[in-house]
Amino acid sequence: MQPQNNIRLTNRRKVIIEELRKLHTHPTADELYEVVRKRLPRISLGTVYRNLEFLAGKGIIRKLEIGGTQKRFDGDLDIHQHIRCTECERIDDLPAGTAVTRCDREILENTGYEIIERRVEFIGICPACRARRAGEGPGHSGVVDTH
Amino acid sequence: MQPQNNIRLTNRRKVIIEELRKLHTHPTADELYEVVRKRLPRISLGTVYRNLEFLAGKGIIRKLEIGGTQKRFDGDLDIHQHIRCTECERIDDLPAGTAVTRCDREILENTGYEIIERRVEFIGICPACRARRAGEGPGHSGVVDTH
DNA sequence: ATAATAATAGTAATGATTACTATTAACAAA
DNA sequence: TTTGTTAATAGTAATCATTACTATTATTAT
Ligand SMILES: [Mn+2]
Ligand SMILES: [Mn+2]
Ligand SMILES: [Zn+2]
Ligand SMILES: [Zn+2]
Repeated sequence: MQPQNNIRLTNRRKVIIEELRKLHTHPTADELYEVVRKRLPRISLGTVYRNLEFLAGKGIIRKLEIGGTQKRFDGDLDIHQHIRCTECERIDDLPAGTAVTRCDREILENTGYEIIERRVEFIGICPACRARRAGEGPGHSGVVDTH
Repeated sequence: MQPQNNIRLTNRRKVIIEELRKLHTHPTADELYEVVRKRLPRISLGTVYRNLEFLAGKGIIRKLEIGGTQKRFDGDLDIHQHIRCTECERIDDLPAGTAVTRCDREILENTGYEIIERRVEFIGICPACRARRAGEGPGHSGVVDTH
């Protein structure tokens, strides 16, 4: 979060990070916008979107791309899992160290959540793309435009 | 998939199910639309969307609400996990019985995927909603309009 | 065959997100 | 401290996936 490398430490950016870190609710962009607006009444929703995406790309915050129609964001960089209520859509943190298997009872006792479903997703690079990458050879900047 | 209970066995519906089950690519609605269109050139995209949602609600197919901008669908009802390539967005099945932990090497050997990230999501009902549900008492139809 | 109504096609609307552009402001250098 | 460069922003338009609407069609029970 230093200046240099053309990253400017704007007041917008500082407030967005601060308010996201204060919240433990994994807000959507528009939810965080409503909070930030209390300190910066002239900020635009687009600025919140742009900065959340920017900061997630820099690894300063996390973007949760879980199911549902809206993206959610998390100021907590520690590795941890989430639990979502199927009724009200709220997302809570799971206590660290919770095992994936045989943990429904443990989760119920720790959080009060009744487990309905578990979802495990692995994210990686498929054989075809690995081959294509290898063929491209070295000399490969870190910044890639995927569009 | 019987008639009765007001579910009509239309040709649209039959073809959508058949083509989804033939594919192992976890298609989006528009991808399946392009496939189904070869057999039913007059079908509309809305019909594909409506039926995919309808059939998922009936448990006849699965809706994958994983990250990404588009929903994906799966004709395979067996419990299994998925792996998504961060480069080309394709989604493949993981072999059944793969353990969640200590499995990166195993997945690499079985599928050729290089694991970058694992994501575990638990879905359940939070304490507040459980309480609210209990308060509503019995006499509760299965059909609930959440809007 | 007929009546009741579920399903459809075509289109409009919605909602989240992204793109565009003139203006503003951060900051490195003087 | 002032200045020049240009990243960031506000306001708005556009995009994209999905859902809603409605007149018409087609399925099923009788
Ligand atoms: Mn979290
Ligand atoms: Mn599958
Ligand atoms: Zn809840
Ligand atoms: Zn790939």
